[in-house]
Amino acid sequence: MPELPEVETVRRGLEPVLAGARLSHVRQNRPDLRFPFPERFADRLDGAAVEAVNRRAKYLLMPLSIGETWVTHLGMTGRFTLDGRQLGEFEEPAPIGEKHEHMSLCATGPTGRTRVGFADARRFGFMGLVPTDRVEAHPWFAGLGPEPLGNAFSAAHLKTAFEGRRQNIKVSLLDQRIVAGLGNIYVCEALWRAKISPLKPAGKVSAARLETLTAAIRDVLTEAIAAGGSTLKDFANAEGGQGYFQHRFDAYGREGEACGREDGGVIRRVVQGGRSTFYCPACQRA
DNA sequence: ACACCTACCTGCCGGC
DNA sequence: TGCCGGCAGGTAGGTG
Repeated sequence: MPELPEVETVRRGLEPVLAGARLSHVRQNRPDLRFPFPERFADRLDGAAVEAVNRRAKYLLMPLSIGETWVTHLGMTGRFTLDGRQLGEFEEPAPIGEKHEHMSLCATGPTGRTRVGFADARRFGFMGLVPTDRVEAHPWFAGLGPEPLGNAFSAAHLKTAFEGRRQNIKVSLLDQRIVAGLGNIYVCEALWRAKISPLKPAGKVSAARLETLTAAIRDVLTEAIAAGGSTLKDFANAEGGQGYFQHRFDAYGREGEACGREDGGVIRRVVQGGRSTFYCPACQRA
């Protein structure tokens, strides 16, 4: 799944085609993704104009001319296609008309007419229609922590959020109520950069380390966005954009490899909260 | 409230 | 070659 950098990459791909476009020929191919589609979803989208393509955490938000905002979460395998070309490819590109395309539509806007598809093999993604003036109050958004690239995110914020917290810092950083948009890859990468042990209780990380961590999070996300996100399952002959940040992982997915700091450490994989954590026991000791 | 566990779903990969 | 277990970028809902 796409984490914040991948969702942002998708947002930037959709924006030129969808912002200002009118939707038509909306087709919904099954009743649900992770959750049921909204009532009369296709009918409500049909004829609406998209006013903007925004992102909050890992959600895409498209306010529409009908006073509702079309919300999409990509889950683990969700992806949009434009004229069959994939946007923010996280896996090998699938043929046009693939079996996992669950909705599609036609967008007519400044750049002409484009076919937009949404595919999601695992169906952990979901879509909603939320009144635009009440998006912030919706359960999906009400509890979210600050954007890690925004002004509200700071070492002081983490200090407060981690106060008295005995849970390890790795799992804590995945908690979207504390900071919104990080996922398994970028948490591992940020902790490696900050030389913080993922096993350390969140409440016991020093203020100085939280300062380093805050910068590491901003840096890794910024660099990943600039690289177009990460594409995990590599492929040779891509059409359309592919992320390149996966080539710059220092920890994620590198179990058994030498740590890039050349301190003799070897990247280890452990399981925390049911998910893999990659880290260097030699340099991530703080 | 917090910490922890499980479920949701399909595809791919490595081992036997 | 085929089957089987393990693993995958996320979130929600339940439990003590």
